[in-house]
Amino acid sequence: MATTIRDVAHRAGVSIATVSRALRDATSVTPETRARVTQAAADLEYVPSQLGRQLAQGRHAANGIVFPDLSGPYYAEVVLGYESVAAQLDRSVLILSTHGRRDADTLVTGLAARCDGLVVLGPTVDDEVVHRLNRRGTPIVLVARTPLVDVDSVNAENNASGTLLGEHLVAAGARTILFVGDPEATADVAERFAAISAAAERDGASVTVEPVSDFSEEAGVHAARQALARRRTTKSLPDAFACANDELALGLMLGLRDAGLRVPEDAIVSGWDDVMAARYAGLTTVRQPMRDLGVHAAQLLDQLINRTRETPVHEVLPTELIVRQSTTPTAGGTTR
Amino acid sequence: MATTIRDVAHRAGVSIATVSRALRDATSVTPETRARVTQAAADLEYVPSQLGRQLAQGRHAANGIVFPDLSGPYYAEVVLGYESVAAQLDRSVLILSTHGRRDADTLVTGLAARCDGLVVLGPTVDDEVVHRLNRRGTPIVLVARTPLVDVDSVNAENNASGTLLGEHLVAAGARTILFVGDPEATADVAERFAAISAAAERDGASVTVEPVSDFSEEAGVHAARQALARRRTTKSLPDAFACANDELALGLMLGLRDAGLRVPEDAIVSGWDDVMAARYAGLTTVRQPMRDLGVHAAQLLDQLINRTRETPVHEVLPTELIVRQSTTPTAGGTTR
DNA sequence: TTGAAAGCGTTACCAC
DNA sequence: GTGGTAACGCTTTCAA
Repeated sequence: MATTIRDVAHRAGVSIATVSRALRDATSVTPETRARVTQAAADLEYVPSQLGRQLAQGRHAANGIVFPDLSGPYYAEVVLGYESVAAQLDRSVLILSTHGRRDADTLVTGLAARCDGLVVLGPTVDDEVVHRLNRRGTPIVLVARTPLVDVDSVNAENNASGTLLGEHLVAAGARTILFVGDPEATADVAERFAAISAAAERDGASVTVEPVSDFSEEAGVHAARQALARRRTTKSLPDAFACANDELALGLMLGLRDAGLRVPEDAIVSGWDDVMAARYAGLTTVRQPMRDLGVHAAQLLDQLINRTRETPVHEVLPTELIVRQSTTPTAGGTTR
Repeated sequence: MATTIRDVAHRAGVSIATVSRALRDATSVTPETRARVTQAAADLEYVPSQLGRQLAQGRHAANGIVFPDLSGPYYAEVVLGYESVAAQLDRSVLILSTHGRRDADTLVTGLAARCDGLVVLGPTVDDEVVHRLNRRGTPIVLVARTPLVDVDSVNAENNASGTLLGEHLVAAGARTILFVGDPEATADVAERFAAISAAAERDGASVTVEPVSDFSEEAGVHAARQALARRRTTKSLPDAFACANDELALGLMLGLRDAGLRVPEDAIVSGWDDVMAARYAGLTTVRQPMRDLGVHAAQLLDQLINRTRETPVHEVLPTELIVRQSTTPTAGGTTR
């Protein structure tokens, strides 16, 4: 703490320049002097000041990552993948959760000033902020977020799996499908909705929308109640619920069951994400490579920081339809 | 980026000292000069270099947090609570996942050099490292980890809930209980085991241990298989499984069901943590205030950093027994 | 109120 | 190979 490079230099009887070199394995130092320096450093328990080092090198050796929340399993996984790569590249990771705060823009700008580049995850800050930072030269990678032409991005595939899911729902007997989630909320949801409904309608089903924008379990429970309430007037209930994400779907199933309805006998339900709970709830869903999203983002960001690449890249990682009991009336009781 | 305090000073026609003051100190600057400086800064899109600032102030304005992993929902929640407080205190958060790496010590030491203080979460680094950092003056708070006398700590209560759980298991019909998890793995598990088994034995049940040390779903599945295999020789199966955490319990339930056994009819199962999936699996468990652990840790750490407090504090936050179907043979099918 | 200048702890360039 | 010494960008005395 209190011991600086000067103390070490003094004790080893050399200059601070030599200490600096000796300690960082710069080739140009005699074995003997290096030994003396190393010894002195050890004696004094010297730990180089990262602040001094960073200022001199003009780099933070740290990456930032901005996400809405860590509550769901979704973003946590992405962050984890991101961190693992960053650590390998010997860079620290600064996190910032915007969690609905309104001053997210300021916070992100602040974060940008503390790292060499950052990843922006999901619906956190306005495109405008991203553009401003990008224009200023801050390396940025967007993840799970509507791509911008001149900014790197990594997203999960929605179209193919959405189509598969739409077909699967109809094959499972769906005639009237309610899509739970607001397609206008994010581009991801918009794509999912478009793919699911196109496929389902092509196969003869009808699709309506419940534009829920809060993607939580509670919102799912609420959506179930609303559908049930409507049944009293309409005299009919959708026979399939395609939810924008798993938490919504899980809440919805809870709501249906509380009302005495059985899934999948009375209505089938699907989610999106394949969170851990989906497996135990037997929920049909689409698995996203969450960890890989983080890994790829970290790698792209590193190229940006090191100026290894100039032209923007837009990656789309594959997803996978996972069929479970919530859409398979005939299946046995085993969870997979 | 390229624009420094000097550029602003030049454009505003003042000295860098004045710029520095005008941009933060409300006092000691004429309204007019401040206006000029602010204007110049805005024109140039000046953003102060945090590196320069930090070096001059001798502080990082950042906190670190070390955790084993973010996969489970457990640590993610803690991190989130921690981040929320840190952000309020205007401090960045640096994360480090040790994830089984063997060079964790080095990484943590490196992290410590990049922040003003850190939180160490769970089984990540040796006590020796913690002691060394602490001795060097680095503010440290331990979370979900065996407390050390002279280091702050925040933990969740194990004793009271463990006792309640032990009593509950016996009341639910348990005679032969298998504790799944290695009590020697962490102090938390040791305490849980001690409390559960003491209460259960007091009420007339017998308790044995399956010392699993990997607390994952897979390990749970494996534990179930082992118990079933033993049944062939022993001709008997425990009638209750008390698991060290939820993931173990969830995997175990999966394993039992795959073998055609019913929970809770053929065997009752309990976990610990109350992760999201526990609710959907109907798992009886103990809820921990995960987010609060992070919140309290951040607050304690702040006191340490600001030298508001000298003597170490050891907090223990309350937990709650959550009873669900996995231990209630009579209950209906509703998940709560 | 404002400016000059001395740090803060490194790294890196340039002589020797 | 090693030492002296400018940066790096800011904050903070100390004078004026």
